[in-house]
Amino acid sequence: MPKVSSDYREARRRQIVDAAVACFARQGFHRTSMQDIFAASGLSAGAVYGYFASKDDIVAAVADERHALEAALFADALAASDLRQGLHDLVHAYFDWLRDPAEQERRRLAVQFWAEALSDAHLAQRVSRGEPFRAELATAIAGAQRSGSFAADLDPDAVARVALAVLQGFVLQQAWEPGVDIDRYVAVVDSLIDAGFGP
Amino acid sequence: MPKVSSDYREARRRQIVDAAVACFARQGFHRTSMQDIFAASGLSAGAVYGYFASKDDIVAAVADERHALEAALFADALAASDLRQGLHDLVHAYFDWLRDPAEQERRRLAVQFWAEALSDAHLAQRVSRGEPFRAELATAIAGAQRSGSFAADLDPDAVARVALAVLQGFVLQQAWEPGVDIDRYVAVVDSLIDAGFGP
Amino acid sequence: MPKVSSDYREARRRQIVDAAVACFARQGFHRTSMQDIFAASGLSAGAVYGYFASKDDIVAAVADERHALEAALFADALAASDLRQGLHDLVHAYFDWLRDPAEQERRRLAVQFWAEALSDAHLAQRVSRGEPFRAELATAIAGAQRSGSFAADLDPDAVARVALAVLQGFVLQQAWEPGVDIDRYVAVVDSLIDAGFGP
Amino acid sequence: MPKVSSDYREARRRQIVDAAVACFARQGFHRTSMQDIFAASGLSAGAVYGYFASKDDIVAAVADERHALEAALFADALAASDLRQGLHDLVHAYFDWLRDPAEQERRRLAVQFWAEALSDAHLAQRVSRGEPFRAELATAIAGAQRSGSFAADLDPDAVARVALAVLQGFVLQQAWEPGVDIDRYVAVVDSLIDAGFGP
DNA sequence: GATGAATGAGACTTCATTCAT
DNA sequence: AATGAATGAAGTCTCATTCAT
Repeated sequence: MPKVSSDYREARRRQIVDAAVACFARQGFHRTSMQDIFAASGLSAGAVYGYFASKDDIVAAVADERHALEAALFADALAASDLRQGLHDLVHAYFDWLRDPAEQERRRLAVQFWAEALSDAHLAQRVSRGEPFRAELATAIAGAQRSGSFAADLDPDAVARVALAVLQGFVLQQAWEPGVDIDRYVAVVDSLIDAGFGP
Repeated sequence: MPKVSSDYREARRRQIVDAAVACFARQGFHRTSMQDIFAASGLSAGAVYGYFASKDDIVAAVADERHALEAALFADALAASDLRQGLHDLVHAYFDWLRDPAEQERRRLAVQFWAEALSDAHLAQRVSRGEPFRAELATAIAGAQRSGSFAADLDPDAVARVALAVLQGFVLQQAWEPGVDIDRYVAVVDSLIDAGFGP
Repeated sequence: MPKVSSDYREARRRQIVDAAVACFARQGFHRTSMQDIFAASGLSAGAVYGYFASKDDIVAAVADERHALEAALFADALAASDLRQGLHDLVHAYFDWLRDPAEQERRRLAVQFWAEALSDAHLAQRVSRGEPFRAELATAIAGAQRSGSFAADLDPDAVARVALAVLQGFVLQQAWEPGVDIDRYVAVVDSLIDAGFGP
Repeated sequence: MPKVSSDYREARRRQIVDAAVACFARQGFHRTSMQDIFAASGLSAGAVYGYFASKDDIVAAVADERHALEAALFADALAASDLRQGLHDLVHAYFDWLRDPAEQERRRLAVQFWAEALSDAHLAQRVSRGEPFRAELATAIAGAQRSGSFAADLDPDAVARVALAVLQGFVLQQAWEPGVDIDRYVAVVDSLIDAGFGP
């Protein structure tokens, strides 16, 4: 019978994860020492290790959280009956999300995870690289092609990849230049979607 | 008058940079120790430090090399009189380049530099983030809009950003999945260019 | 007047000491953490520290218990009027004790205490190293020599040391090889005793 | 091509092993920190780790050295044609060895290894527990029994175990009491050997 | 009395860099 | 110029012990 509630433990985990996210976003996780996390979280070494087994475990927790968030966003994005409208909606939801400064900070982390996933197989599995979205989108595109509403000569998976690239590339550019204009970018993306569906 | 020829020194630098690139691509540069580079290059610690002042200095040299290569590719890509054709040519040149396994290895590095540039201001200046290309392309697009050959309602800089994103996103996806089909992706990109220029 | 009965406290101490003995026997006491003892005893950190002031205090309690047990065995072993018979009886009692698996486990601990006593002066005083037995035996041997029943040319203390060594060496060997044959060893020891007393 | 000779490296290893032996003998190896070894050896952390991969590796090297020394002593001890004389010679050689204060210090270590071998399977294989000696002695005893020169009713292996115990027990007692009289102990052991072989 | 989360000193180890040879 | 042994600061993690609840 624990002395503290499950809520209490959860709050402490949050405290640690949030501290880690802040440190990682600022300095990158390789440059972030456990001492940095202790200081940022206001907890002692022992306390932090009571919640996470290792630094890698914290990184994994942060990655899992991101993964879950992205998965949630994409989850029913394509459930819309009308693909064209669904895509427009998804794009707007996605880029609206990117207006939040807190989310921008977390995106800096996402970029680091992308890189880290290249040399850490264990992390690679926990990093959101858009696969589910790409797969769903490709299926939806293929459907649209069969129904004649989408250009038939393009490979659905390749189209999905380009769509994903448009999102990923923007995340990257925004991470480098936080002030980049979102609206104008979205306008181009919208016109791209329409171009695919024809007049 | 140097004791050893400049060629000799240059060959040694190459040896070190190549070894570093191989290590970085495989393990990421934070996980790559100087010992790893000594072993991979076949040189001693003292020898390596005779050519580079620090690990950061090697990283900078690697980044500079990449930067120069990319700059060269984009340099006259847009010098073509016909923008539409110039873009198609650039895209084909760019993606052909990505068929080379050696280049793919170097691209894994590029992705790491993207991430690193977020927390290392010094490195940020040496990492190719496509700015010159974007600027030139935006200018060219604006010109095309004035001459009526490109959709007038889109922001030229945003269009350039999307174009860049399409390249960056693919580099990312290829780094994760080396087997991704290039031809199908290029076909979509080609059709995108044509969509921008209208029928 | 204590709040809880003395019996209750005693039962808790047992619980802790038993848990510690089990852990120490398995992993050695340096490799046994207090956490291990908490887990093995089923008590909380605070509870254990309510009974023992420190880890060393637990170790001391375990050592004291062993010391008391061995002292009890040897106590009246040599009170017998006939030394030869007394020795045979002692040996049989001692080795019968070593047939008990629980005692064998405790003996693994004894071996650790032997080693630890070399570098921990505080513990050295609480570890049974056979001195009282040796002293008594030497006195008894000297008596037997005066009465002509034991070989006169041997130093009584040295004889006692050899006798002790025969017990200690076996404890060591049994700790390493729990399956070692006790009966055959005892037979040799018996014949050794008889050899000392002559035909 | 190493810059320093193999002798140089060997000397450094010695320096480290000797420092470790001194520390271990004094404080036990669990209480000996790597810092202690750095200080005792006069080398830096990095230097020590250039020769040994870990603390355990140093412990293993120390254990191996002991093992080799003991093996060498016992190696041809029993090669003598006359077992009785061979045993007397071995005993005298063994106990003479124990007169050396440096050897006494190393023996304190041996006792610690005995204990450690109980909970560290990896170390157990590197610790001399007298098996080869015991096996050879048992074989020799069996031979002597067949030729009628040794008491036929005793189990050869048990006799060998008792003989080993007499050595082990003394090592233990001497570790506790460095001043213990060797000559008197040897005299008893000699008479024990003779008792086994009869008049 | 009991709980167990928290503390923080200190353990082991790595690694960028230097410098005598 | 080259070598590679040496340096030592700094990193991650453990664990005996305390104390608010």
